[in-house]
Amino acid sequence: MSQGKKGNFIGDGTSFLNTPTSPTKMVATRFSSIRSSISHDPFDDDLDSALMKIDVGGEVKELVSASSRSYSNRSISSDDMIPCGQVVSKIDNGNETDNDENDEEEEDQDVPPESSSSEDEVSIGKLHGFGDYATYFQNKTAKQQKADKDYLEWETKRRGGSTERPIFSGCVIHVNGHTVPSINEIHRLVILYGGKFIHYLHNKGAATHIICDKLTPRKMIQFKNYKVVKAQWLVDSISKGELLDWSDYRVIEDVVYGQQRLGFSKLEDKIEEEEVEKQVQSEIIMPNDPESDDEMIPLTQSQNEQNEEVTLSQSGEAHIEELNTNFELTANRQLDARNPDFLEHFFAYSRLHHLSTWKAELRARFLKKILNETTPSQEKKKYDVRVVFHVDFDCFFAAASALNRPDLDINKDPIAVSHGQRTSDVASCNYIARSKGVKNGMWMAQARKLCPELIILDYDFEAYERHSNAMYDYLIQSEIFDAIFPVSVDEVLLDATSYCNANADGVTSTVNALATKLRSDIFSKTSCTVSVGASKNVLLAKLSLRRAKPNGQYYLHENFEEFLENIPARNLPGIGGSIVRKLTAAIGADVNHVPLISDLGKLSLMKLKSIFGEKTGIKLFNYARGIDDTSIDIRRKGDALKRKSVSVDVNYGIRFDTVSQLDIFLIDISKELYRRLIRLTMCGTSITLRLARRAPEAPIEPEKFLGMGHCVFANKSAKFGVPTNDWGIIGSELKALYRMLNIPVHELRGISITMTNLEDVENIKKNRQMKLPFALNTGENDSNKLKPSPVSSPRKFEEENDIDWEVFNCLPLSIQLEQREELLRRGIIPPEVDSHPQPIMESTPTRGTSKVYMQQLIPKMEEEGVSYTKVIESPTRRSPTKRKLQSPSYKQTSPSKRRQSPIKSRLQSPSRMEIPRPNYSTYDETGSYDESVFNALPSSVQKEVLFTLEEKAKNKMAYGHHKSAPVLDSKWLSRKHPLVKLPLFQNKPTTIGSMKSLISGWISSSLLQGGPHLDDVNMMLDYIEKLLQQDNLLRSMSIFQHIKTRLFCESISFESVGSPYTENQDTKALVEVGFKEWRQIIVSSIVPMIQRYCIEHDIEVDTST
DNA sequence: CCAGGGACTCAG
DNA sequence: CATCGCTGAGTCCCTGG
Ligand SMILES: Nc1ccn([C@H]2C[C@H](O)[C@@H](COP(=O)(O)OP(=O)(O)OP(=O)(O)O)O2)c(=O)n1
Repeated sequence: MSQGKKGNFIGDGTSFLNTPTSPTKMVATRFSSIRSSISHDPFDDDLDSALMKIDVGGEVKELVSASSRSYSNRSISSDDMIPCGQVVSKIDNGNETDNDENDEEEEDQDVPPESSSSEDEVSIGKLHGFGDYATYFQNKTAKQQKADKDYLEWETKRRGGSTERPIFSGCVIHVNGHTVPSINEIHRLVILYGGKFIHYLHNKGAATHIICDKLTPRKMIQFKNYKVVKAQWLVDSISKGELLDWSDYRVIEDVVYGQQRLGFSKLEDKIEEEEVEKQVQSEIIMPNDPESDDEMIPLTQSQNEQNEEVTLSQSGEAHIEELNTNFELTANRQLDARNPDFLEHFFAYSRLHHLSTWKAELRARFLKKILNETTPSQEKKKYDVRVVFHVDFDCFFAAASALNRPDLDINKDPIAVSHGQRTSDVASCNYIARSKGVKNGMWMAQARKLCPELIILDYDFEAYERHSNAMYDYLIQSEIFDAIFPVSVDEVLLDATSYCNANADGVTSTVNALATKLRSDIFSKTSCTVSVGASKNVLLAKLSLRRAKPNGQYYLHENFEEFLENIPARNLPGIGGSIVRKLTAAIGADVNHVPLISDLGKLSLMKLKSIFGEKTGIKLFNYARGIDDTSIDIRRKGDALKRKSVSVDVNYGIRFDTVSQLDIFLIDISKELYRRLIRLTMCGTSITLRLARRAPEAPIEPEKFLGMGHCVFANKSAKFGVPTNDWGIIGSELKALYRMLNIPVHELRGISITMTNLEDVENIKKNRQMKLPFALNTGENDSNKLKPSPVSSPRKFEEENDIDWEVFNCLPLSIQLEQREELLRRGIIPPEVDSHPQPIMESTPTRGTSKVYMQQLIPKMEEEGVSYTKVIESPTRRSPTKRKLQSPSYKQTSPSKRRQSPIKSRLQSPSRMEIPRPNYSTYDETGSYDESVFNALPSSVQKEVLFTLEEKAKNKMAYGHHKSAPVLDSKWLSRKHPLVKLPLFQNKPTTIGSMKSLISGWISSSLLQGGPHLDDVNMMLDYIEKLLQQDNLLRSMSIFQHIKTRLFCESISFESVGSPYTENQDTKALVEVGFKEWRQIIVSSIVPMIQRYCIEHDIEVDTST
């Protein structure tokens, strides 16, 4: 559970950038080479040779400066363009020392842990987080030991001569796989405490210890002669100050990616269950983790998973079959979403996930910083010239990753960062590669075609984060700027109006000097170059930045029109492919024509508005004239920066064979969403499920390994009625939503879930109403964090006949849900569920589903290639943007595309499922419901309950109290969703017996939920209809009779004294509703259907109820 | 007319 | 072996009250 617990680079020891675990294989060697001080200035004009000599620990090493000249000989004519590579070392040093004290005092919480020992720093110079580490050029393996020695000396000097105990003296340590702490940190610690560190295991026996938190079976064999220990061994040894016995930290077996965790596969391993259990436990409760109490999710989760295991292994032959399948797949490393550890692994490797996470964290951080500011922002003086800076690292990933390879020259070798060779994306490529036509986002196959000698580097997410933090820390502590607005991990907007206007040298020269200084300072802290664009607004600053790149600066303050006219419109912010296409069409140009800003300027405001809409039209009109009033002041943006949604998207590795596999995954992403919501202390009221389905014409397997290929999208959303963040509730809802979308599991290629209508838990607490399920922990402790209550024993509930719902509702939601399931299972809430064996066990008894679906119960049919009568699809078939990569011409550009949708959508059922929340007091019968129980139900169930109540109320109003059999109206009918066509059962080896037992189970469970699910009812009605169409009246009647019989039996059981049904008033009420629902179905749907058939065929049957 | 929400677009 | 195609915001436009 280390995900999201790393990256203490900034702040009061708590994580700032919540970086997902980064895999070791791409982690940089931070300390492989050392330089004791920054003695050169890379921007020195004299560095024409682009080479400089630096003394590295007595050894002369050639380094390439980052002078922009080696990039290209591009010339910029503007007077304001400062030639790249100015000497600014004086500013650099002076400023740094000046700001140090301020920094220490005022921004105390921003001091990274690494630099906490301030006296040490005085003697050696300021440590800016990781900035100084980053200035060490990385070395090759051969130089490793030397570099380590240098580091030790440097560190010793930094600490004023004191050294740590050589605990690891004599130890040669190698790290394998992902560890906590990271490989870099372990490396540093090993060196610091007298050990040796090796990166590669070239010769057998070279290492004395291998540190490894997780071990794949293959590695297990490979390392069997080594002392393989957990990273904790190192941590504990250091904290104890002595070398601890390694065997106490032996890595025996752990849940690893690529290894099945289901009980079945564990039988194969000769490992004692207890041992594993213990290790799992120790992983869950991490006392050293400063945030561990903020997240006891792992505990809940793990327990659930264990539960799942148990239920799985008990659930009969169907699952053994599935287990076998899994096991086989596992044997050759299952890399898709069927793997239980897929999600964690995927996010650890996903660059886009990292980018998004970083961005969100940065936003939150700066927003919080503003909110915490006690001093009200001084009213700013009005200056004539607004000055906005846009700062961006040059080819960020490529530059940062290249630092791990001292043998490469970012200015000479074509470099790209990517995971693979062929269909893998180029995340970032340097300017050499770009000169060959390689672009960010391009596939490797194409990139290599354009540039065969392209050098591919691994990602190093930790390094990116480090450099980013170094930059932001620096910008904050400089206290130059009126506003700092983070755009992304490598990009920032700055307002330097006050500083530049106040300076006596004049605005222009001050801006240029400041830009130079920024570039120099940031380079010295990160060894990565940044470019700076500056102008009077955000738009122009951005365009200037583009002009400045790479490794340059540009201040645009005059001749704006001239500057703008020849820039492609595409370069404007917010103008993407779609708008450009419309624009091209509007100016009547050829498709291949690149529309320029000057082209845009020719269009009237009216015209622009009519093509692009009100806001976009105005924006484009202004952009064409260099006008932009976007604010970058977080203070003024205020609410605009407040989060409006939280989502988890996975459009990679989505491959399922069965619905139960999908259900497990849906629970997994629900848990992920829950974790994110908890971190944000937020709840939401709406959930949206977005599914990507393989497009009909797309091949089963797309070109990209485990990619999504060409897909069609479908969305469906639901409201919870009350805010929640509980993964159980979310998971149940998602399962329900999936079933409504009618997409066969094996066609799925992508899954996204989004929580909206967010509310802060604190706010909810403040003005909470009665019994809101999230109103936990309202204790006096003003804890900011949502701390779930300790798990209480299920036994407590088992022994109570009457459940105290008050107590129940004070439990964390996930526990509530667990308990609820437990109660269900033990027959306390729904005593019947257990006594009736669940029919047809294809569906996994996954937790959280409190609704039994017939669809779920008979999915076998669905998977056997059944045709569909109607399938809900997204009214608008959106072609995913990614398609552009594969077939640029795919996207339809017809501007009328959208206008069609109204008609279409009218023909189709609404894709949003409304769950009405009527005023309870309106209906007296609702008084018998405990709202807290109601609230805890999945909304799909709530919907049913409310609907029944509403109908009842309506009928009551219309016909008075005595009207007993409410009629179905058109509204009810219109609520029907198109359904999957049922397979013809008689062609299958389905017996009427199995059909009956299925129905029995369905009826008994549905009663406890206030009636059957609408979809299931429709399924059944469809089925009966089909039977009748085939003149199979016998079977229709048989089903009808069976339903009647079952309901009769249930009602007897219900009314008998002491029945578990009547144990609880709420259950009783729900069951009553359930009976009425069923009655309604029989009277209004089944009977008329059969009667109609009989009349048509002149048959007489008994349809009395 | 307005609020709410789905679809689409964009950016790094 | 592949490979890690996320995620939040803004805008347009429709719908329902
Ligand atoms: N399709 C993309 C675009 C960007 N990135 C990542 C890698 C980039 O290094 C980083 C920053 O993106 P930029 O657009 O700023 O591009 P670069 O920094 O690579 O180049 P430059 O800013 O010099 O144009 O985001 C990515 O993974 N995939």
